[in-house]
Amino acid sequence: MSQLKPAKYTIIKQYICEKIESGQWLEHSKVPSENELTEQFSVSRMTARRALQELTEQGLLVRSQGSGTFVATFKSQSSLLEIRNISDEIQDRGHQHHAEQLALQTVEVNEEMAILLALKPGDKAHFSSVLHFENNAAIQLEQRFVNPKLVPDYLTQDYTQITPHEYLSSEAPLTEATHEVEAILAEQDICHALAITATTPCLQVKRRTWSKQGVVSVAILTSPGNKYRLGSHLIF
Amino acid sequence: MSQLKPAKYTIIKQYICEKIESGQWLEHSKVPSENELTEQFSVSRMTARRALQELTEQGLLVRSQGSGTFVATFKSQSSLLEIRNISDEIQDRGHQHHAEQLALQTVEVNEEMAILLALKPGDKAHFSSVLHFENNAAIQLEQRFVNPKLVPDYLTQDYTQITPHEYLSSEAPLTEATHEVEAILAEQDICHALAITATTPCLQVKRRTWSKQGVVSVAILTSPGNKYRLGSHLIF
DNA sequence: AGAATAAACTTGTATATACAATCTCATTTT
DNA sequence: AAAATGAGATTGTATATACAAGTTTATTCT
Repeated sequence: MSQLKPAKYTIIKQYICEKIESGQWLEHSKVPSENELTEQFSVSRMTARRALQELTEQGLLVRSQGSGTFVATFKSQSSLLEIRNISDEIQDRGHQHHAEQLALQTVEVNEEMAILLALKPGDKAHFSSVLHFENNAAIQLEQRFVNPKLVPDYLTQDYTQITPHEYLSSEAPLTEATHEVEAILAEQDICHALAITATTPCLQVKRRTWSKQGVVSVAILTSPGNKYRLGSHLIF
Repeated sequence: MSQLKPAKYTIIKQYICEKIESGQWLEHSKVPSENELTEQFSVSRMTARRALQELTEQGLLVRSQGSGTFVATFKSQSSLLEIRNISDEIQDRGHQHHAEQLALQTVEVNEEMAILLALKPGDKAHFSSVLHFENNAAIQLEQRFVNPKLVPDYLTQDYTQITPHEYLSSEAPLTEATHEVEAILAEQDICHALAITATTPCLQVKRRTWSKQGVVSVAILTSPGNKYRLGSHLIF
């Protein structure tokens, strides 16, 4: 049935995908708003919204409340990561063996801590797209790193070479720890980060490699008592 | 704001997650329907639906039209894959090197074809969770492999050891090719498969390792003209 | 008893509406 | 000129409703 009479929101999704794939809608360009799609396809706003919403969840689009919906970069759409070698600082911490251990162990956080792990071109890692949390502490991070304030940055600015990873330990509350991470990102002219769609214990991570060099960074803001299974996501 | 006054659907999601994590709602058990949650939380059906929907997309729940919503298995919730060696038949096709090539190339399908790739314990592979399609031909498969008919099977039966992968080539229409895949699954007592949430060119794959041995199988039903980038998803 | 039918339940799609929250941009005030 | 205000646009959340599609269960008929 769905083949003979596809759902309306599917038609809208296909329309948008064709526009993007054909190159008519370039990266970072604004796509029609919910109201515009509503008129264009003669559907309700909720139907148009569903199309945009699902494409956003799939990484093709980026939405920002108040601003609009934009075409994501191809990097963020692709799941093929071309990272080959571990960053220097990780290697310094005990060569590849230590890095493997770091990646495969379950990280149990007992104090409020901000972890920023950035991989630069040449790093060898593979990211799975699911993060497991024992609560939803990462929501804070998502709101910070996919902050609307950042949208005009990664939509307009050029991307810079990322620096080696950083480990931050802070006693400050979540917000301050987040600011600390953001400060380092700003200090290093890093205007991209992972968007962590976080709502429940089982979280999905949307990769956002807003970088021309294929740089990927993972930023996780933790809180006491949380457990993170980084091991299932970072495979060196 | 969302911290001080969380969204209603978030509250419902947290409620369900707590039930599952605390063990009160076991695997395969039925969760409250949309109408029941509507009454219980005094919200509209769409709000309750959104909670169930998002948890389903995150892999915690499985929904079946007409039947209900069920708790997914822990295996399907976990992203930690314990697969170590490539299956025999893949190795026969040219050892690891060929397997790498098979995994990393872009598969362009020119005829209707059903591909069933099953990996058994000891196989070494890592699955990314995003599949790229050039249209939404895989929707058919999703509906077949997450067919309600299969729900009572993987909810009740024991899981069997999976066999090596199979490649099927068929001129039959989509439905017949699907039946062909299903027949082989049944013949080998395979009652688990990947659930492919397929709607648009950029698809997300929910892993459903309904197997005690950590077996993972990937089943893709293709149609002429489609292109699949398996390479970004299977890394040996 | 078995088969066909019908009713009830559950999820899927779609519309219409309302208000909140956020951002943009023009206007006004200082 | 700079800051504050306000209107408009856009996305986020929520409700109410309707019908479609698939499943389950009970009922009725043979």
